Amino acid sequence: MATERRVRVRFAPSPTGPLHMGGVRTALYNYLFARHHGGDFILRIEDTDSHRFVPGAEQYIIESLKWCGINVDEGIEQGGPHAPYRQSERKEIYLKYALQLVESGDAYYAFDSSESLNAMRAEAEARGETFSYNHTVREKLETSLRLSPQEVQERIARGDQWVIRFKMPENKLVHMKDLIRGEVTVNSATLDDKVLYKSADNLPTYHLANIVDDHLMEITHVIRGEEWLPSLPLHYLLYRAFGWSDTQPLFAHLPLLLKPTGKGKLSKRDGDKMGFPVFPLQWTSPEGEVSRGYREDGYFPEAFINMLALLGWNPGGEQEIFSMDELIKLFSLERVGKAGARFDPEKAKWFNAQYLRAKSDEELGALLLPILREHGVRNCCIFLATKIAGLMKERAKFMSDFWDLTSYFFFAPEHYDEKVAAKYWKGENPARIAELKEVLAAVGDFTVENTEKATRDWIEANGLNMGQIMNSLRLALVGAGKGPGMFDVCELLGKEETLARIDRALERLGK
RNA sequence: GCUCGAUUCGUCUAACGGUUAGGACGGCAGAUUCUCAUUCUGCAAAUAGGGGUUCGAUUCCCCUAUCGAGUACCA
Repeated sequence: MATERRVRVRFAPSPTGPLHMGGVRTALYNYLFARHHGGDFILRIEDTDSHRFVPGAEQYIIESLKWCGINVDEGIEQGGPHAPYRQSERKEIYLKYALQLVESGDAYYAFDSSESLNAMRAEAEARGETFSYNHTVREKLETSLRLSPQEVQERIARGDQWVIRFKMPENKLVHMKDLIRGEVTVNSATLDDKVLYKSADNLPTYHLANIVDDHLMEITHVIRGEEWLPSLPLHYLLYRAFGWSDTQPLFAHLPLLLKPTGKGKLSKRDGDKMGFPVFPLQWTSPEGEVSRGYREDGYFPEAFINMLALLGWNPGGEQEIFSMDELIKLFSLERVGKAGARFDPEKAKWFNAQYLRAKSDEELGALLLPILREHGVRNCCIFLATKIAGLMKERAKFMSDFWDLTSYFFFAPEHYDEKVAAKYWKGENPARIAELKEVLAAVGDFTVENTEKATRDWIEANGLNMGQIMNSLRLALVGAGKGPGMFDVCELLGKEETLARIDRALERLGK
């Protein structure tokens, strides 16, 4: 196998629906591997199943990769030396190769109807067996192995439906190498004669299209999900049958992403059931069903990618936050795990919080401003939004958390938390707050420093309880027992508003 | 059922024959603060089981168990 070739990998999804996070991770690992080795990342659309084609899925895949920052070098949008990159547009390529295998005796025509195949399956099942289209049955069925060449030609000319099947060796050990799992050996006796080409729609199946295109596109490394491992022997045998073994790509099968709780791999339905997104972007099915996306849920793409990268791979140290450039520098297939990785939505949120607080106040302010506008805040400038974002960013995991966290800066409380009121709006407190109002009214420049000094001096001079006073004030200004330091709140509200809110609280809660 | 793969705290993982088995998420407790959150400190928490190999196994081999995938004219 040639190892000196320029590294070329491909992400080859089927447009049968939105890409889910497992698919994004596969794309990411391919991308990181390509960039790490200075190679090419190719996006190839494998739309050879005309029945499962879903409109919009292809565009969704492209947009998802863009949002994630996974840049395609060759693909349906960017073109490239091996265009087209959509298999349905490469139709005419595949038959030639299928016929080449019939010619060489590695494949054959089969004329079975789907009804008769289903019948055979049902029959086997009734006997408690699994039907396998293999060497024990192929000679008995209507195939070119039994029919004369003339008969085969006649049937084809007559318009009978046919397929081309791979002629699996009866009993042969296939030794394979996986970059993640090591050596794997399978006896071909346990394999069946897979369909390579179907005349019904003049399209190849995955197995043929995949091998032919990987060869033609000079792919050097195939990095794909573990669900493909069982068909690896078939793929090895196909390369051998074509005589391409010496340029055959190296394979790496990635462990699967498992659902957070319960059994099995993460599936597209789990998100809505378990309350987290499984898709990078929101997806609306042709039937109008909407599934949530990480983007719409408020995740930063860098956080999403960081989280995904560490689900099944890690560089060894104790660092957990990595930029795309760092991931590229560090990535290697040797450090990809072998066991399935259970996805933990809580940790995903934590990653987002890390990225949120790492952003500058200015950046967050710019993101916050439109959110405030959406909630009807008209009198906020970028300067104020930046200040608020800086003050509150340690408390938010998502940008969408900010409104709940900051709304009281813009609207005076409509109601006051009863529990807090019971605890702090009692006894002398209201009267003290009325006094404090006068103290604050006397403060000139309403800065944190000034209001704090004035308040503390007054509390001290009168021997008051700091906790009682500050919490009463908090209730009056915020309406609840939460939020940043009270002097920060005062400064942000400004003198006028602060005093007005105290009056308002005295009025509503009683003096 | 058969084939292949996998198995370290609840979860993601580190330790590629010698560590008190480390970190992170989550959980719990405490400290700090005018509240909440943050932050800080601490605690609980794992090598699936059984055989080997070895002076020594999380690490290598075998068996069992469990989990996962595949078993389509789907990818």
